[in-house]
Amino acid sequence: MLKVQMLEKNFEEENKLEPERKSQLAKKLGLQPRQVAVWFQNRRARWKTKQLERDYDVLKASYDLLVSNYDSIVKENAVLKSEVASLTEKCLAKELGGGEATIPSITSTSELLLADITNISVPHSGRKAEDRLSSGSDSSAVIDDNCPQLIDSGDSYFPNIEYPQCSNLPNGLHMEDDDTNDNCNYLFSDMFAATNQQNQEGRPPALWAWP
DNA sequence: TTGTGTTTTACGACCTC
DNA sequence: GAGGTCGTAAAACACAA
Repeated sequence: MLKVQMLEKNFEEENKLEPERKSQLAKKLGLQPRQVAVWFQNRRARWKTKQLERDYDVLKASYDLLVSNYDSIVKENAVLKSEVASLTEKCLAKELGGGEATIPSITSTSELLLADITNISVPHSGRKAEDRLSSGSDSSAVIDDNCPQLIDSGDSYFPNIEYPQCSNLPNGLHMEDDDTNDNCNYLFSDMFAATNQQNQEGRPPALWAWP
């Protein structure tokens, strides 16, 4: 077994070097203890660099996913807002014309929001639309009995429900918790722990230059 | 062959326990 | 003071032109 391979094997077992192990290893390989120590120092530095690269990749993937989800939500929001405006306009027109306000058939994209307006249950959700619109008792949505309209109080249109688009984050990565602390480690520690388990990197040196 | 980029070894400065 | 990290120099190596 080459000296480098022996060192790599020792490094995998324990990346820190106690004095006794350093002496034993140096004797075994015919090297100066100082050389063994330096090799471990440099090997730790290389490992750290690789680890930073892996961490960066994980974070970038997570970021890209979030950006993608955000864009989808923005687009959907625009569609829903235009539908609300259109329906409101129709309601007002009918009311002014003396007709009875009726709600058109539910479309897939507007299903949630329309359900909020008409206060009916959405079959697939099993939850009342009103419940989904607001997380608390003080709903920002004001329902008019005669002609339902969603009054924008300044809060988001999005009710307090789970968004599937946002649920496929990397393992261990989750949205902001109630018990948030200021240390970002809580957010990344699990994710990094996962990547730490696959850290056998780097090619072996082409040549052992020591005497 | 040569220029260039990458990797490895080694060291000094500084930090932590 | 021992042993750690960090930054860097120098040598070795890989590879395209």
